[in-house]
Amino acid sequence: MKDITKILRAKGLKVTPQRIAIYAMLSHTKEHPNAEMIYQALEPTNPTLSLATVYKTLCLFKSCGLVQELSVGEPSARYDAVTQTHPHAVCTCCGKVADIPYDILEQLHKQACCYTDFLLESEQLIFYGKCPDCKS
Amino acid sequence: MKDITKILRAKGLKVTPQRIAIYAMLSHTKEHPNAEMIYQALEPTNPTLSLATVYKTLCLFKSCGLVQELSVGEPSARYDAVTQTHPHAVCTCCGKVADIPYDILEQLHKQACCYTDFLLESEQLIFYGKCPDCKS
DNA sequence: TATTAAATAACAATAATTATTATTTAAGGA
DNA sequence: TCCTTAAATAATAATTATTGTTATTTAATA
Repeated sequence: MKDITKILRAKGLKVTPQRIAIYAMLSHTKEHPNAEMIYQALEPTNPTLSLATVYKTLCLFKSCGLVQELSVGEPSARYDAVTQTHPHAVCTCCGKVADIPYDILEQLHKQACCYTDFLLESEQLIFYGKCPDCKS
Repeated sequence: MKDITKILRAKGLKVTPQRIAIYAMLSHTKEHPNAEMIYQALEPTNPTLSLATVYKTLCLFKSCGLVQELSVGEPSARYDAVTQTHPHAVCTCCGKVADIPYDILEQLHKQACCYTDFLLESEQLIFYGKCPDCKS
């Protein structure tokens, strides 16, 4: 769990109760929630919070390297306070998203099944970077 | 390239000019187009085609195993007529999506760079399947 | 404490996708 | 070949996720 106060201040950004609440929520869950789920979780204790602020804050956190955004094939993006990239297992029935340790990649599929106890049927691996036209 | 006529008829589905055109377009490109791009490409030669039909056809093709859907972090889904799952490289500048052979997974990152000539910075590996609660 | 630029809440707008429905059409049988 | 009929389509409305706008509030510093 990173020191959000230090990181925000270092970039000249304000430390607000909303930002603290959103980061705290994300860093205490393994649910990989989307913006709506974060909003629903925080609304009871932060009754003035608005969903647009959740979206804007997540966008900001992403650009600060405080969270990573996951596209798992659902309409809405999921968020994870663990920013080191690592594999995920997505349940095609209930949408649950589970973490898998990064170092498992070498033996891949079988180990991923063991680790998550999922019945894994397919996978999608996406590399992100700059294409030959854009890298120069 | 699969025999779409045979596959559709086997499921009691109709073989329509729209379906043929969409599948032909997808199986002749390596662009991994989204619904809008498919529509734009076909509209000149199929002036009555509607975007909603493209969406419905892609959904149908997905459920028939004729195409795979890719979430690469963009707002819209991309489609690929190659249905065997395989890694992709996404350019973070222009959005280009390149294929990577499946068997590369063992040596992963470095080989992916060699193969695509991309400057790869991160990756996302997602396994799809049934979680412990759903698999029984 | 006062100042000020940044952040927020509220809400409007947009983009991607899905739903609805009247019309058209593919496919099989007369 | 023509009929019939269920399925597919086009047109368009509706929905959902997300982003933009703006007046108000607030964190941070002087």
